[in-house]
Amino acid sequence: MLFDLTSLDNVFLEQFQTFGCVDRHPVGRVVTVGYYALVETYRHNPVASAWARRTNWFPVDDLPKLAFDHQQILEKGIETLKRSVRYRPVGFELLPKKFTLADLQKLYEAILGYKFDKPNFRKRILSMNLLIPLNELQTNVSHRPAKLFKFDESRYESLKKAGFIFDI
Amino acid sequence: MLFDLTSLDNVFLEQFQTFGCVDRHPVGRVVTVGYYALVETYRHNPVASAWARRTNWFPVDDLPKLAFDHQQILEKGIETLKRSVRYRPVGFELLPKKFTLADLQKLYEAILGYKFDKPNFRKRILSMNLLIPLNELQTNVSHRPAKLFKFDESRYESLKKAGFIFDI
DNA sequence: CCAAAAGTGTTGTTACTACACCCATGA
DNA sequence: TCATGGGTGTAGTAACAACACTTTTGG
Repeated sequence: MLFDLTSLDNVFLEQFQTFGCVDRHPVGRVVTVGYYALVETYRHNPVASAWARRTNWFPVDDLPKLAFDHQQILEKGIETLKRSVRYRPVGFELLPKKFTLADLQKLYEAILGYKFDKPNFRKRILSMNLLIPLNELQTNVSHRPAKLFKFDESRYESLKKAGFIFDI
Repeated sequence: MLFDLTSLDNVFLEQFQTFGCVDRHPVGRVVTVGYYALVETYRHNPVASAWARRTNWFPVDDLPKLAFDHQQILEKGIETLKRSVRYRPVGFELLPKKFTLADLQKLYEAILGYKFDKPNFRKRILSMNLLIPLNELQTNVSHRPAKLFKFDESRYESLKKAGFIFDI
C-alpha cells in the first residue's frame, strides 16, 4: 500500500492481482492484494488537497528503488491498466465530467505510451456514439476553442448488455 | 476450492480475482483467491485417473446450487476465461499436443458459446503462423482425414516480445 | 455411388491508415 | 496576419464476412 486512499471518495479502484509466493517477503508468507487507483490530479493537487500533500508522486519511468517484489507488482498493475484502458472506457475516470477530444487523446497516449493520429482517433471515438456533445466550448485558449463532451454512461451500459465491447 | 489439484501436474492455472467482501461469509471476513484450471478430460477421465473418480463434473449451464457467493465467483472465472481465450493462446492448453483445426474451432466455440465460419476461422488461425503443420493425418475417420498441427511455442514467445497480441 | 467433413478460392463490403486541408481564436 | 491547435474529407489499402466450391475418406 503506497498511499492511504481511505480519505478519498469517488476514486476508481481496480483489483489486478494477488501476490502470495512463499518467498516474496523475509518474515514468511505474506499475501498482498494489488489494486490500482485512478486519481485525478486536477481534483487532488497539493494546493487544494491535504491528502495530496501527504503523498509522493513519481513518473512510472523514473521510480525510486522499491522493496521486495513491489517493482513487479507495480509493473503488473500498469500492464493491467494498459489492457483495461483499451477494452473498457476506464480512461474517462481520469477526466473531468466535461472534456475535449484532445484531452481524451492525450490521456490515452500518456497511458499507452504511443501516439494516435488525430483525425482517426476522433472518428474512432465518435463512431461509438458514447460521447454526448455539449453546447459548450473551451474558453481562454489562444486557438480555436474545442467542443466539450461528456461520457454517455447509460448508453454504454445498454450497449454492454447487448454484447458491445469498447475497443480503442 | 472445488477440487484438489495438488495431485495433478502440468495443469494450466490462472488466478482471476480475490474476493474479500466483509459480508461474503457468515463466520466473518474470509478472503478467497479465485483460480481456474484447464484440465484435459481426455487425459484425466474417470477410467484412467484416480483423481477424476474423486471429482464431480457439471456443464456450466446446469450447475447445482452453490454456497455463499460461489456462483458469482464461478461466473467471474468464466468471464475471465472467455476474455483470456480470445487474447492469449490459452485454448491450446486444452488440446492434445497434436490437433486438427476443427478441434481448435470446436474448442473455441464451446468456450465462447458461438459459432465460427470454418474457412474464415482457418485463415485467421493460419495467418498468425503459430501452428506447425505435421506430416500426419487423422486416422479411422469416415471422411477426408484432417491434417494435424502443433502449437509453435517458441515462435509465440518471440512474437510476443515484439509486441504481437494474439487475437481470435 | 453417397455422405460427411476437410480444405480452398472469390467477391463485395467495411474499416482503417495516412494524409491534406480548412477553421476559429488570442496575441 | 500569424501561430496554434481544433476539426473535416478523401483516397488507397487491408481486413473480413459470406458463401460457393473442390477434395478425400469410409461405407
